[in-house]
Amino acid sequence: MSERRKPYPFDQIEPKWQARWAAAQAFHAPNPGEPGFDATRPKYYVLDMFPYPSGSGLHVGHPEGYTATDIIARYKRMRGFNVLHPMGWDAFGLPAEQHAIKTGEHPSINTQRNVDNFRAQLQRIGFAYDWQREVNTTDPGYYQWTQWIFLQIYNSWFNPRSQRAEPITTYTGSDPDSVRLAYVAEAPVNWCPALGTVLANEEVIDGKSEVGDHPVERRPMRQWMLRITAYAERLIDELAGLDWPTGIKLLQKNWIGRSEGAEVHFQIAESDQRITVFTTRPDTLYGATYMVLAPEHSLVEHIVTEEQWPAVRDYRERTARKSDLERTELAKDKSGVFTGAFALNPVNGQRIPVWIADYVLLGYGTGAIMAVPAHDERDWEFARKYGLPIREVVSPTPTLGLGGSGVCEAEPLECFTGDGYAIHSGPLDGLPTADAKREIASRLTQDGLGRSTITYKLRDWLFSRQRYWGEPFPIVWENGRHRALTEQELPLNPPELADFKPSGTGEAPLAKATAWVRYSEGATRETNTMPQWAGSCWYYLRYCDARNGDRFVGEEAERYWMAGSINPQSAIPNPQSKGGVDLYVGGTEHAVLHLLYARFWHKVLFDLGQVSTPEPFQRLVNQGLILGEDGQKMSKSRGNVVNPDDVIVEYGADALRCYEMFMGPLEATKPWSMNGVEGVARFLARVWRLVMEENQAGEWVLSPVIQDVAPDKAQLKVMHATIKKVGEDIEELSFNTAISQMMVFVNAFIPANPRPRAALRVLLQVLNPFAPHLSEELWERLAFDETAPLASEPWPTYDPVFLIEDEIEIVVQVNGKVRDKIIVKKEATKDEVEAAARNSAKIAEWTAGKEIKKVVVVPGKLVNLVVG
RNA sequence: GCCGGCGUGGUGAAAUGGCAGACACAAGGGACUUAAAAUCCCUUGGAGCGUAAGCUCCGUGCGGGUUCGAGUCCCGCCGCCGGCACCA
Repeated sequence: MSERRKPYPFDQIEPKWQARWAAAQAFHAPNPGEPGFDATRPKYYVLDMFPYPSGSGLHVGHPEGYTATDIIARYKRMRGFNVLHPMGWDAFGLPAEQHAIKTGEHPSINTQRNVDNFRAQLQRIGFAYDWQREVNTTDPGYYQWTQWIFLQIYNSWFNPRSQRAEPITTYTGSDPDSVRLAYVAEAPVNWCPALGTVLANEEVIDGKSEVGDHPVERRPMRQWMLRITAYAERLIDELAGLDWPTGIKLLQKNWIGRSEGAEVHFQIAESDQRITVFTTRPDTLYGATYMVLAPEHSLVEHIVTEEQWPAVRDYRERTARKSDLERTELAKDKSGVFTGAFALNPVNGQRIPVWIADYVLLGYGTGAIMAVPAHDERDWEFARKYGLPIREVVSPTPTLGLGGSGVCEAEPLECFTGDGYAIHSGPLDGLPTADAKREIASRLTQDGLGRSTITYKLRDWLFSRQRYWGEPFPIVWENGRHRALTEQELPLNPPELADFKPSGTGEAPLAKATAWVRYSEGATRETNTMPQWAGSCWYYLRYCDARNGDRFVGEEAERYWMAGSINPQSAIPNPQSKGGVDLYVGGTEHAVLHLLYARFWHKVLFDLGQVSTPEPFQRLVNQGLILGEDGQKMSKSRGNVVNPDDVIVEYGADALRCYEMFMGPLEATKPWSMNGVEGVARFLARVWRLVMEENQAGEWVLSPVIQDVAPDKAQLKVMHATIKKVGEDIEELSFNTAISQMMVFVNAFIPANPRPRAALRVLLQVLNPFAPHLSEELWERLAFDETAPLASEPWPTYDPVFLIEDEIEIVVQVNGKVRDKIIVKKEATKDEVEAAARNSAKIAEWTAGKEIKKVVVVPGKLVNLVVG
C-alpha cells in the first residue's frame, strides 16, 4: 500500500496520549485507604472476560467487548464514579504446554512473550485500564491464592440443613472425606488419548475434545471432583435476581437440568437386592413392564443369572469399548440384554424382567429406570424391538367406565407421552396426571417404597488434569489418604522438567519429577494439576486488590468494589449499586462453563464469609461474534482474519474503536467491512477539521472560523439533543446510535461559519469515551482547560428547554394514512390541533363527501381522522 | 426432536404501538484540480403518472387477528443462526 497522506495525524496524536496516560497512571483507581481515594463517589466495576494470550495475538473480536466496556468506564468516570476497569491474562492452558512439548522451552517463557504482545496490542487501542491491577493466572503470587481457595473448598462440606458450605470441622459424621466439597472418586472419565488427559463433560463436544477435536473415550480413573451439584438448587434459584440475558439464564438452567419426580424401590424377585429408579412419571408406575439398569451399574453382577452371564459380560465389554461418540451415533438404534432377573412392581407385585441397556446412563438419576413403553418414546422403541409388553395406563381423555384394571388391556397403537388421566392403575384411576403423581408419591412414601425427589443433569465437576501447565494441587498423599498442605506452604510451584510430554498412561507429567513428588518419608505430592477454569473462577476478585500478599483479596477492597460499601461494620451495598461486578461483557461461549464455575466458587466463598455478595456478576452482556468480510466465521484457514494492528496503522485506534461500535448492536453477529472502517475514519477526520485547518505550508492550525459566539437556536438544539442521546445510548449500550447522533452533530456544524467554541466543547466531551485520543488532542489545542485532561471533565448536562421547538410539525392522517403535515404552535390545545387538521385543503379533499366518524389526536405527534 | 434468537433497501443498520429506511457503506451525477487522490454538493426502496413544482399506489419472510393506527402486540406457518440432545 502506498503511503498516502493521513486525513488527520492520528499516527502522532495516538502514541502521544497513550504515553501520557501511562506516565500519569491516568486510569488508576485507588482502593479505600489509599491516597486519592474519594469515598463520596459511588463505585462502578466494569469487567471484561480476560483473554487467553494466544500466540496469534488479538483479532478484531477482542476489542469489540473491550471497547464497549472502555466507553462505559470512561463515561462512568465522567459521571463521577470510582471506576474499576482492569485487565489480565488467563494464561494457563494447553497451547502453551504443547508449544513447550514441541520446543522444550518452558511454557512460562512463551506465555510471557504472548502476554507482552497482548498488552502492547491493547495499549495501542488506548484502553483506560488500571494496569497496576493486571493479573496473570500463571504468576505464583496469583496461583498461590487459587490453591488457597481450593483448600477452602477442600476444607468445607455442604450442610444440607443450612443449605450452605461450612468448615469441615462442623461435620459430625464419621467420614469427613465423603462429604468434602473437593473429593477423590474413581469414576468413568472422558479420557482423550491424543491430548493425554481427562476432560470435563463440558469440554467434550459430540464425543470429541473441544480443544483439537480428538476422539474421547470413557475410562475409570481416580480423579479430583468438586461437589458443584450441592449448589444446583441455588445456582438455578439465584439466577432470578441477575440482570443477564434471558437466553443465558435459560442455558444455565437447562445445563443444571432440574427435574422433579420420585424415587421408587423395586424388590428383586428371589433376592434381597433392590433397584431404586428415578422417574418423572411416577403416575405411570402401573404401566412399568420391565426395568433397565445402566450396563456399568454395580447391581448388575449381583442379580444376573448364570445362564445370562456370558451375554451380559459381552454386552458390558462392547459398551465399555464404545466411545461417547459411538454411543451417541448409535442412539437411534437401541440395544440391550436381559439379565435373567425379575423385579417386583411395588404397587401390584407383578414380575417384570430386568435388562441392561446403554440408553440408560449411569450418571443420571440412579442409573436405573422403570420402563413404561406406553408412555415413553425410548422405552416404546426398546420394547418394540425386543417384544416386551406394553401396557397403557394414561388416557389423553377422561374415559369413563374403562376403569376396571385387568380387563380389556389391548396394547396401544402408539406411544402417548403427554399428560392425561390415569387408567388401569388401581387407586389412581381417573386422576389427572398431576394429581396422580401426587397421590402415588404420598402412597409410596407412606409404605416406604419410595419418595418425591429432585434430580439434576448437572454432574460434579471433574477438576483434575494430567497436564504440566496448570496449578499443582496443594495436597499430599500418605498411606493412601489425602491431606491438605498448610497455607504457609503456598504457593506450591510446579517442578522444573526437561520434558513436558504426558506419559500417555494417564499419569500426569508432574509424576516424572520424582524429587518434587516426594514430600517426606512416606508422603508424596498429588501430581494432577487443576483445569484452566480454576484461575478464571476468581480473577475478578483479585483485581480488587491485585498486589495483596497476605490475602486473596483485602476485606476492605472486596467490600468496596464488590458490595459498594465503605462501612467496615457491614456489607450493606450502596443503593447506587446492586453489588457484584456492575457490568461483565464477554462472549456466549462462556455461558455455561466459566460463568457456572465462577458462580459456584463465589457461593462457596460467600458461605464461608470470605466475600460479601452471593453472586459475582450482577449484569452480564454478551457481545456478538464478528464475522469476516465474506460473512464467514473468521479463521486462519479461510484467510479472513482481520488484525487490529493493521487497522490501527491505516486508520488509527480511534477509528478502530468507533467502527467496532458503529457496526451494529453490540450483541448482534455482524460482518467486518473495511469500507465501514473508512467511513468512520472519515467522520473522525471531519471532527478534526471542525477544529483544525491546513494552512498554505500544509500545517494543521486552529481554524479561524472558531469564535466565541453564542450558538443559534438550531445549533443549541443539536448540541443538547446530542448530549441527551449519547448519554442515554451509552447507558443502554447502544453505541451505534450514539455515534450516529455525533455524526448528525458534525454534519450540522461543518457548514457553520462562525463556529461557536461552546459547541465544540460539548462535542469533544461526548466523543471522548469513543475516540479518546482525538478528543483529548483537540481539547488541548482549543485550550478549554489548561490543567485538566478531558477524561477527568464531568459529563455535560443538557437542558430540555432547548429541545422544544416553538412550532411543531403534526402529521395528519386519514384512516391511518399520512395525507398532510401541518405546523402548529407548541402550546396548541388538542382542539386547536384538530381544527387546524380539518382546515387543511388536502385533508378536505380526502374527506370530501365522507363522514368523519372519529378523530384521534396524539399531542405533539399526529391527528388521525377516521372516515367511512 | 427440544429450547432460545433473528428475518427491514444493493450492504451494515435505525425506528417509547404514531411520517418505515435516521446514520453510514456502495453506486451514480456534479464542483474544485492540468490530472488523480482528498474534500465539498446532489440523487439513490420499488412501480407508475406529470413538461414541471409534485402526485398516486405498493413495500419490514408468509398467512390471519387485535387497534383509529402494527416493522413493533397476539395466533399459525416458512427460512436462517446458536445451544442442548437416549437426562427417564
